[in-house]
Amino acid sequence: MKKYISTLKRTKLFAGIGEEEIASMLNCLNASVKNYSKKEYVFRQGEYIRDLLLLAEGRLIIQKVDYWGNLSILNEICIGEMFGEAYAAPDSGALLNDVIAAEDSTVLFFDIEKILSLCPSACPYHTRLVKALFYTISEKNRKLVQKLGLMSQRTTREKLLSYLSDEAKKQNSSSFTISFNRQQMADFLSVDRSAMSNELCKMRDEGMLDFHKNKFTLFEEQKI
Amino acid sequence: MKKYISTLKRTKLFAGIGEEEIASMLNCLNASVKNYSKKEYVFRQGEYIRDLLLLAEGRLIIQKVDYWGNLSILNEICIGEMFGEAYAAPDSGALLNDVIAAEDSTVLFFDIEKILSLCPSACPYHTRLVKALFYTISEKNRKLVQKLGLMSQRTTREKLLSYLSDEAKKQNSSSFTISFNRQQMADFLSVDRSAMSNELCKMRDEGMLDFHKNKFTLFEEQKI
DNA sequence: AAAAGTCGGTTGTATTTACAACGGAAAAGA
DNA sequence: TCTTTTCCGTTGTAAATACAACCGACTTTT
Repeated sequence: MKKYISTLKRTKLFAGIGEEEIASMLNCLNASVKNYSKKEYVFRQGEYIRDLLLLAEGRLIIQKVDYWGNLSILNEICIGEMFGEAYAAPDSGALLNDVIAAEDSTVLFFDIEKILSLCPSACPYHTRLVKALFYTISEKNRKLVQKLGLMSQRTTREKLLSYLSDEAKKQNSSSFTISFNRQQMADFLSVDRSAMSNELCKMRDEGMLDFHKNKFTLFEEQKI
Repeated sequence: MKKYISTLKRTKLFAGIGEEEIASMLNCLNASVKNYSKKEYVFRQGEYIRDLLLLAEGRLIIQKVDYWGNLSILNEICIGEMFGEAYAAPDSGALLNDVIAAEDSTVLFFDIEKILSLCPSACPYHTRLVKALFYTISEKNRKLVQKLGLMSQRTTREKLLSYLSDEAKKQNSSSFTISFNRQQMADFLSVDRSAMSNELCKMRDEGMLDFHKNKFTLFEEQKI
């Protein structure tokens, strides 16, 4: 367990907490460890999760298999990332997805009840942990909401307008750079790359925007 | 402030807590109240939220206006619902959407720092509140993830397969009823109703499933 | 410097979807 | 019972998208 403390120090959950404090918290929080071989199931759909989980080593894949056997990859979990927190509530139903080790992996299990219950005398860093937990979930939430806003747009053009508007707001300028290349952008918006490229050029030809590589500039719409 | 205690009692956040305790907690949590007239902005995009908000009276609309002025309704907030929690983290950016009062409304503001900081001696129900907060966000998170899983499917058929599979898993049976009518289902999946209806019938004709009104039955795929 | 690989724009076609409109069945209301 | 409304399946057409393939510019590798 101690060998993972340096990894924990670099996670969002334990950021800014010293190694000795982490060691005492691990104790206080009833943490346990489990190892998984490559391709082994960490959780299967239908199971229940009652812990907060943290990936200490390896890489995990979250995948969904529908009733007819079609598989789709939903997410990838990398070292230091927390997961399962959304299912830790007592009334959350069974897991709808599978979690599989993409490489040999190590998962830390934390008792969510212990984290949320307060032990002010024993752990001075407990409050900090609770806040970090809250902020981490909040951030996930914001990203989900933003992406959902994009995905509910039906056409490629609407998705682009929405995404570019969001970026302009975030960077507080009608001129901004994005971190995606075209393929990543298309994946993020769940559209075809060439169709997206096509649509971007159309919008440029219509005078709505301009771009060079990853730098975009939005123009006021020209009313006729 | 006291007049809202009976409303608070019925919210998820304060469920199971007595009126006297709620009164003392309101004090301890630095709660404040603000009234909004119909059509008034509660928050505008670009502003920062640093509180946890709870709608005590009225109804709110969350809407998005893109750079070119196109408006879309993202969500509706009803009495007793919490909102803004995802933006309460210190490093969360500016709000990307507008929040507008659809009717004359009353909003309660809670200091998120006070909620997450521990005062075990003063408020015995504090732990309960922290847990309720966590579970509420978790639930939102689960719903967002599920919906995002649906929305990332590209075709109407894929969305239907995904949605129906999820329902079968949730209800733990290949035969189940759904609460949506066709129009609501189409709205939920962000597809055209008639196109969806069409696709459902095709799938039925192909022997993948059967349905009568809101009762669906999924069949094993027939391999040719 | 040549070769290989990456990235982004373009094009054509087959497929899929949106949209509008219609009609029948069932439910709700008078 | 008759009328009105709602719900849902169907159809045809126009529009949008996916997909595959190609090309040129640029980068990286050897």
